[in-house]
Amino acid sequence: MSGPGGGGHGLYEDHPAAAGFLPFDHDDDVVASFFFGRSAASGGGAGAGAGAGDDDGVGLITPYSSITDYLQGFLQDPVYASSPLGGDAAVKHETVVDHPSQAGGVAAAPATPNSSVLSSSSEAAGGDDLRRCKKGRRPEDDEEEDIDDEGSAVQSCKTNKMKNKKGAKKEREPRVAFMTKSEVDHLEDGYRWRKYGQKAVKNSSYPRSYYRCTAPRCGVKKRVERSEQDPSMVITTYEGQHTHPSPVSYHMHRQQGLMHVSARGVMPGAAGAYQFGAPPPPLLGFDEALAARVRMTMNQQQQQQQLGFVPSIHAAAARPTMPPLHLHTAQQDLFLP
DNA sequence: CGAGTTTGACCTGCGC
DNA sequence: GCGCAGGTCAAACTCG
Repeated sequence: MSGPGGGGHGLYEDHPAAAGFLPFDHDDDVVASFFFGRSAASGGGAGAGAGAGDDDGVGLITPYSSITDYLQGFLQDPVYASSPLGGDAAVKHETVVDHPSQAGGVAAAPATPNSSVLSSSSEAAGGDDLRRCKKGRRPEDDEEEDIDDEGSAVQSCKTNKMKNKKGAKKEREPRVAFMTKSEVDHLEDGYRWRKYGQKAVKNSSYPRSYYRCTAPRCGVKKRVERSEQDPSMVITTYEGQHTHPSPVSYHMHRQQGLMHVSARGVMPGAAGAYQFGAPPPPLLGFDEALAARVRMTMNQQQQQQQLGFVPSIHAAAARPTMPPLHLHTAQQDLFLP
């Protein structure tokens, strides 16, 4: 969308916090990159550096001791929580997210400083119903629906969207991306997903897969694609927030009487001992050029990593489908080299 | 038989 | 307005 040549702007750079990429661990020797540890300060510059910005923007990992911490940090860090770019910093071009609903409070939506909210596209939260609007419907199929509701369901469907489009920009679910080194594309994260599409993306020889949470009223989606630069890296982007507990973690916790554990949960795929207590963090905003951005950054990160600059997370004994039975601590998450 | 995947068509947003 | 690219739908198919 932001278009190929469109020059990228900032995904991550605009949103320091958003820079978070969490690793899922997977497979035996996972070395998940955990980058974009950009400081709030630098981020403050806000979008300042569109484009070239990322070079300096991508920093070393922040002082979080674990993914969980890292993410939670986003939520708690006043800087992020209070809409980093929102108010004044307002980066004009892209933006990012602040998403009130998570950081601040559920109903805070209105507080959203405007346009800085991510562009948008799909129906927003709870957009389960909207989604029902069938797009690809063949003409014949429309008949029934067309009739009722004095007009046509299909039509109204369209018009609804149109209105949406004209009236106010549709809001997009906050997105969070993770980069993981894995052989398999679809990483187990404790939730059940149904693939609803696959598409070849430009500038990448690998297709992007689209998944949707299978839970009844959960509209969380995720996209999975492989990095063009490093095929061994899988980029997973979550969009939305689960409205239910992770099936896996639920059981795990239950068995251990840990149900009370962290309401906020643990990030999916926290390295090493991964546990999926919480919905994939709908914490951060994420914008379009995601893939490209990720690739770029990844490259840098990898280089740095090779030089020993960036801490990576090793999921030594991680299993794709079996989260650990204990609530790991931050320290347990990280196995610094 | 139900749940999940594949795949081609269709829709939408956006840049030119 | 047109074309491109991303995103979604849903019929057909596969698998357990």
